[in-house]
Amino acid sequence: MINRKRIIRLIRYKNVLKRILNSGEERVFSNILAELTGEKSTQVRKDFSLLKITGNKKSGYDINELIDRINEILIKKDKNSAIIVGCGKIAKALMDYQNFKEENIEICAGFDSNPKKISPSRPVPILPLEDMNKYISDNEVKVAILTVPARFAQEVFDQLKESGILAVMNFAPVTLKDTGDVIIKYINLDVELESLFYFVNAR
Amino acid sequence: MINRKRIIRLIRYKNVLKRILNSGEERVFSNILAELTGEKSTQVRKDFSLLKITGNKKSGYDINELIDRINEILIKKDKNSAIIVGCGKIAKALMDYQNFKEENIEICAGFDSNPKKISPSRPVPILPLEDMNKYISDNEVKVAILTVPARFAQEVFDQLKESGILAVMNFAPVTLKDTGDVIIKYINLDVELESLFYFVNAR
DNA sequence: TAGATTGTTAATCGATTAACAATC
DNA sequence: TAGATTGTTAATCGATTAACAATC
Repeated sequence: MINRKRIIRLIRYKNVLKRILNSGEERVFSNILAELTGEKSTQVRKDFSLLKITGNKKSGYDINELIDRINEILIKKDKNSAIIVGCGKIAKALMDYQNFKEENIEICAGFDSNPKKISPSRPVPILPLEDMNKYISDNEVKVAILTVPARFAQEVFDQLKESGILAVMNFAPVTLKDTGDVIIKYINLDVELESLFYFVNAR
Repeated sequence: MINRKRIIRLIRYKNVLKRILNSGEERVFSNILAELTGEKSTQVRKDFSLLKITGNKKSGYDINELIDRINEILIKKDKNSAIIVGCGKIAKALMDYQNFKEENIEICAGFDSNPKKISPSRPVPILPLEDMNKYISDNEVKVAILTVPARFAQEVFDQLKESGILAVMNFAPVTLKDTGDVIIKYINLDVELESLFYFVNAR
């Protein structure tokens, strides 16, 4: 199991490599890739070294080989489906987010407790919260995005866990108590933005 | 200048402390605060120690004092205004995001190059991209959120920098070239989500 | 006092980076 | 060959955590 930071870098390498490939290049040097991803070239080579990806001392690395190898490591399935719980504005923005498609990631359904928001005929259907548990087990969904109000987050999280969800991207501004081993990624845009103001004011 | 990770922790302490305060408590022990923020109690005490916040060996820390001291460090101004460039769905979701208000953060305007999206009468006005530079200098805005398509990101970033922006939260999936010292926080939800699928599949 | 908690030093841990030999 | 780049080891750096004395 590769650690989080390295996985994030690998995904970014891959995204940049695809772009370079589209521009017609077939090979790339570690220092170029480093520059385009904001890393040091030694970091790039170290990462590749650990993945048993080898380059050529004259012409650098083969881009297609890199992409294939990274995808191999990422163990991408044909379809990577996530559900989203709490269908406010952020949720709807994520449902329409185009970048997901490119990586074979799809948000397959949304859930909400408000009857007015239910709308099973949308491209991404929004279903009643009561149907969530059944949907998760029927469709073997493993990843969920949590965009419910803070006060409901823990309760919904517990349900998700109960239903078999293994990883959660949590936008609710609360620390989730997890007695098991669900992978949780916290996204707190307000905290991040507030920190930017600190650095601006502190300079 | 305090480093980023510590600032992020401080902001989270503060948010949790406010919640505890509302529930009627006036003092808190480091281990409680640690639990509620997902940190170790030694981390909490170490952070406080570096900020010259002292507790009481019998009754822990005074919550009001903690909040005041953290706010003092964060150098919060009365109004912390950010603009947002590229008014797609994510931008609109952020414009309505309630959590910002609580921290005296406001998104004061949006900008877009598409004439159809212009709408100066909204609660958060959406203005033409041409007016951005003038707006930034007139209102002394220092922070911007970048939600334009990837191919426009560098160009818009350069303009923002030119106009006096000092910190950028970038949602566009590209590494920005910055010859100066603008603070950049990258938010890449697709990368984060993709990494979750890795960990789920790799277990 | 006994027990619990703070405050701080020292140890640990892990990740990044520098240095450099190998080699194309 | 000379120059450039890879691949890897060793050094550095910084942050977290363990340990523990002080003390309420």
